[in-house]
Amino acid sequence: MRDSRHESPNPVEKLAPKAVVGRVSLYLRQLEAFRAQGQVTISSNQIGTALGINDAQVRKDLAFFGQFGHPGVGYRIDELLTALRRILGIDRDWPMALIGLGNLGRALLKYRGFGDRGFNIAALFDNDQTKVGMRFNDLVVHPLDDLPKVIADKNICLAILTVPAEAAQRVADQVVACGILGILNFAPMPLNLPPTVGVVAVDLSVQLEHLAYKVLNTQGGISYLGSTFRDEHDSLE
Amino acid sequence: MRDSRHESPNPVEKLAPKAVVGRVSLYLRQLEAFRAQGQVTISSNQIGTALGINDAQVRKDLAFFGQFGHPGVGYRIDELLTALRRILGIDRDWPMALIGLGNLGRALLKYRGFGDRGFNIAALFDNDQTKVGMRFNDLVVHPLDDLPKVIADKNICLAILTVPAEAAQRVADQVVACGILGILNFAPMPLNLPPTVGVVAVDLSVQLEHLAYKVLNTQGGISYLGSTFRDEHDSLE
DNA sequence: TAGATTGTTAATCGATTAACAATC
DNA sequence: TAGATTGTTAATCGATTAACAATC
Repeated sequence: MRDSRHESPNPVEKLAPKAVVGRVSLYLRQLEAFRAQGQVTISSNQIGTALGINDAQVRKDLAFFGQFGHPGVGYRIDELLTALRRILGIDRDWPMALIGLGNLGRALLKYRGFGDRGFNIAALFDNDQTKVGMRFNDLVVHPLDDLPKVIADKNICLAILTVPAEAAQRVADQVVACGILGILNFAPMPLNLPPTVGVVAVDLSVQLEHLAYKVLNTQGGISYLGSTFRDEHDSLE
Repeated sequence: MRDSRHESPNPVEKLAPKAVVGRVSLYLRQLEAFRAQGQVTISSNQIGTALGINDAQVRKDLAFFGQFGHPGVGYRIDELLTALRRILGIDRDWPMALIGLGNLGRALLKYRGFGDRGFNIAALFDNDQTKVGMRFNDLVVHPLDDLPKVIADKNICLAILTVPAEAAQRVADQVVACGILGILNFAPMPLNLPPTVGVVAVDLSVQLEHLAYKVLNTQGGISYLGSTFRDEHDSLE
């Protein structure tokens, strides 16, 4: 009974913490930069220094996924690049569906930055009748009813959601029903989906709120901005 | 000597951890949703349940900034909304400069979603001669040389950076020299700036890489995607 | 009053850093 | 070999959760 379970080729012991994966993306970029300068090997200390990260952290993050280094030598850049690309899954193409052709959606469509890493938008969807049939970047806008057919035809497994907040959950349910495995959600609305679907949320106003908070609470800038702060009514203690 | 130090109106004991501020933004949205449904008070448990967060965490996060609740009653929604808006700094207007009118920049310009929370783009900059002088949304594109003048005139203290990676550090230095206090950085490039300047980075390809990683390492979806994974050369235990 | 819910302290859990034997 | 640097264990630090007296 027990060996009916299908062995995954690289043993997925457990999912790396979010923070680790984020740093691995940074290591990847930093390695590309070092390679562009002609460097061949690199130490955890060099990577860490360049990114403001502790060298033990760099080694531990990498060790999470396997043994990539050479004691006394460091990491061979080409080797590590290949390994990290494979770990992150960007050693392949990822055709994506872009759903919602409002301003943000159209911008993401034109944005270069994705394609570099194998992510490319392969199909467009919108429910707005005035948009269906329009062409952007050689791609025609489909109605959402076409999701099942187009997703299957183009072998799409990721979706970018740039629809209004009210529509987000409904559209997400639709794409999941078509077998989509991951969603990059730009709608300011948390999605409730089965755990088998990967979701990454990008909420731009949350980011701006964080920035405003930082600016107001960082020494130096507060003084001349603090003017509105006076009419506290209830500051007991 | 010692009382020459200027007392800040709300005592900034220490900066809240990033995670706390992020959750406060979520609480804010959730409170707005509950209020729209006509609710007047709310418990930490209700907030937490709606967002998938432990109730003790909700109380602790809020308690970080002061006492907003009423034992036995919960939180009065209007009161808490006002307090949270003030804490996050969105109880005011934030005129912003948008620098870089490539695709992403132009999209952010048209994107609604910012203005709701007091963030509004008040000036445009680009160094591309073909763009300088163009108009978008009633705003004319200035060359970067105009930064000092325009920023002072319009009382701008935040900048959105949507310039190419190569230009990011240089442009960031320029805006900081003009007295900008916070930067929302979309360039895939960590900025090296004085600690008095608030920086929030939004790297879209980092997000996509994380999504790809999740999709590949989540039970269920891997099987038919894992085909490229075979030629490992060095998997020694 | 009894029931509900806060703010906060103590206990747990997880993530970061320091230290070092093993290795090239 | 001596010096450098890894992978990993142990120590530290911080963040999350449980528990509960204080309060309405």
